[in-house]
Amino acid sequence: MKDVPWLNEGEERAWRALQFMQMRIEGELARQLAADSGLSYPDYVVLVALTDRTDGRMRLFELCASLGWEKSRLSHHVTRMADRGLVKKVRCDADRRGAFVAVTKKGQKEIEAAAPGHVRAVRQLFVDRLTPDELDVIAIAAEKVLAGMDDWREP
Amino acid sequence: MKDVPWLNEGEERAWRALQFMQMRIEGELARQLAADSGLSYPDYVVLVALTDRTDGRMRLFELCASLGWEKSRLSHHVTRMADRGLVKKVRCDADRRGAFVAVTKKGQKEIEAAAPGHVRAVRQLFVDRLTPDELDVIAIAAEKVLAGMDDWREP
DNA sequence: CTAACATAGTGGACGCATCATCTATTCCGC
DNA sequence: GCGGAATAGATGATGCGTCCACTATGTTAG
Repeated sequence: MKDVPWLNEGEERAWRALQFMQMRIEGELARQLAADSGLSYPDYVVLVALTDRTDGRMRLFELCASLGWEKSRLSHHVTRMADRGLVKKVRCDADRRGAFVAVTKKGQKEIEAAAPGHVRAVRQLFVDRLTPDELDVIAIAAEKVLAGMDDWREP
Repeated sequence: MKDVPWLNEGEERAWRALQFMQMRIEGELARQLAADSGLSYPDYVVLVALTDRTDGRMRLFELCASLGWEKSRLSHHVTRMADRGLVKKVRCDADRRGAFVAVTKKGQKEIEAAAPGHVRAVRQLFVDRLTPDELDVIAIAAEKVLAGMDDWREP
């Protein structure tokens, strides 16, 4: 654990600014969603993933992988969403351990109502403030970081 | 709320990748801190801010501003940290509504113990995976986004 | 076949974050 | 001064997220 070079000025600046930006953006998006719809940001993300499928349903573990969530988190969250009627759980006959999450009509309606406002916020807060080149660099950088992350934890 | 242009391919790619990266990084950092020290990531951030001051203390509202936290969050968090002996609250004589948060010896020790591992993780996960140019673009972009954010909420 | 192991999902406990509300103090216009 | 507005902070309720332990089903090696 010795010889850890501290962040230099440019590194610190990028790291801090990014952290700060992320915190602020997530906060605003959450607030916007809460104000303009009955959905939280996690609700939104789950519903988007489900409605991307033609049948509007997914196995829990599949959804976990696609969102990058832990299974426990998803289980808890889906339970809460099911209590509010946004999704329902459907047992899986092929694998009797498993279950599907499926959007309900209500969930469908809510996501359709919430999406434009959310996209608008994402544009106004983030996308429209940056140039295509900047977005490109960011995409590449983020993908690089993500790719390097699987082989982490005890290098 | 009409005419919201959806994100195009490049925009979506950048936005998604960034969101995903942020989620993964924060998760890893939190895990690393929890495993190698007794601090959570929020604990760490608070202690860093305090130990940056020569006197190791700050007014709560000042700390709020510097971290970008809401006052309620900070109040709750400081209470928990004080319960664990990492900081203590000191009443402010100049403004009798107010209070200082001050690092304790224990807090000092814990942050010093935790910092190298944390910086190392930040390097390995993020900083060292990117070029200086990429870090620069990211810093500029994030600062631009942040600057545009104060004048938001009902454009 | 069966014992060991892996996988899918659940559930409780606990710390964290937000919202709304509340108290105490200070600031400011008149 | 004084009364109303702004500010500093605390607090309770609630939803969220992680860790850990657990059940149930499926998979595989011997």
